[in-house]
Amino acid sequence: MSVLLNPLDLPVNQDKILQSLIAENLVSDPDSARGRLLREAARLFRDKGYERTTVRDLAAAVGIQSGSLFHHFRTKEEILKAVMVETIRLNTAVMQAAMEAADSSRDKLRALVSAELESINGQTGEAMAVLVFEWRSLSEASQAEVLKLRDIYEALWLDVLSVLKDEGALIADPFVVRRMLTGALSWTVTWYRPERGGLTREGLTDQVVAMLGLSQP
Amino acid sequence: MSVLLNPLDLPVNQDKILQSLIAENLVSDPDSARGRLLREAARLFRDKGYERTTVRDLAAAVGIQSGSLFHHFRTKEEILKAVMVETIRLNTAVMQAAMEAADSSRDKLRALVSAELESINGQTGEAMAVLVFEWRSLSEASQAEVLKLRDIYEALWLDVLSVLKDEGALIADPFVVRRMLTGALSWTVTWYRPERGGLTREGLTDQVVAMLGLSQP
DNA sequence: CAATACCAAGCAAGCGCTTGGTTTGTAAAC
DNA sequence: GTTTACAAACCAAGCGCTTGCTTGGTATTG
Repeated sequence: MSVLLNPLDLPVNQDKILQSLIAENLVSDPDSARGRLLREAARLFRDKGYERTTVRDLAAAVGIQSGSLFHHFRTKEEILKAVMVETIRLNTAVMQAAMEAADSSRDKLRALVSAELESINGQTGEAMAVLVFEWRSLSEASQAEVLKLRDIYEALWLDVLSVLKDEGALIADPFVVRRMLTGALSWTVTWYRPERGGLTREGLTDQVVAMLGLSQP
Repeated sequence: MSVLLNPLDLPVNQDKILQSLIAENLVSDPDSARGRLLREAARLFRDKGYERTTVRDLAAAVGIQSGSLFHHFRTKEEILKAVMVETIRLNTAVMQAAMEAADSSRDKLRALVSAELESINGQTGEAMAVLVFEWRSLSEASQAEVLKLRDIYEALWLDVLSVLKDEGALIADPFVVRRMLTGALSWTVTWYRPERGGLTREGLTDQVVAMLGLSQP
């Protein structure tokens, strides 16, 4: 039963979290005009890059004229920022829930790794790729805004890694480990294709956790 | 004596390799007009991104008019390609030498990690960042060309990792490990600042090798 | 006296964004 | 249940500017 509801062994219901964030107006409903535009924007920005994607491309992707975009967003950059902000908000909430559902700090870390792999390679994958590769296309002011949200997200990781360090399970510096993990996990977006069979997301999670020498208690 | 010549414990003389590559016309002399332009281009492309860097920016960086650029390169994209191609050529040669200088496969891997960290965070760091973040700005035809060179580079890694796997020193899949390492090491460019003290490059190499469970024989 | 390196000027195309006006959805007023 | 009112969503057109690149001519170099 629980398996049917959670075929990917996700310890949390992602959809419920999404619904509550929509209700709080923190992320856009994917079925709304704004939500659809942001999804198409994420796809285009990832595929072609922010600069190479024109407002005409964006408008065509949702079937309107380019000028009509500016009734929803004041500038093109605001679209990029919205993609990033909403993605971080959603993934922070999902990871927080995934982490809180785990008991030991070892399991918490595993939940974080698994959730981040899901966010990078699942539904929000396009937006996550944008977050990694189009960071410099944001104005400095917007970068500062988004960075504040990322700090909350990163604090989740550092909390767990620091506890593991205190427990003696982790030898390396938590900051260094987190940064290595950020790179390693982000990079999966360039090569990992779960739909082609082979390595499952859980299998990949296993390899990552094992790589840190945390597989056995 | 050897310490004075190799303050960073590099097992190879990087400058000698560079000189021979220049002699073979495989990379540009950094003191030539072309070499200087490529260095400035790498810096600008990394700082502002390829699309946001105009041919006028590039020309100004070397003190000529924008039109004069096109006596050295036919298109702007050719500049980007040259940055990438020459960087891969240089780093492949450096890594090959570093690897061959090591005896055990364990030491070979350590040499590769150390050399890649050096290439990402040392002299060629700007160009390596361009290689990672501006990949999509290359036309598909150029991507294919550069990819061929990357394959040679990647083969070095996979050879060593496969031997380690056969020796039983590595549990995980060599392909997966290499890809995780690619991400983790590339990402250091966004946070690792050796000049600020703290972690040295060798110290970082230690942490990476330890993370793979290869620190002890 | 070539060949190479460069400059000054500018072209055609594409860019983000604006403008003025029309359609569409919604809900109160009659 | 039709009418009126009004805002939100959209279109068609195009403005002003920047872009990569070209052109025709001039120094510089060996």
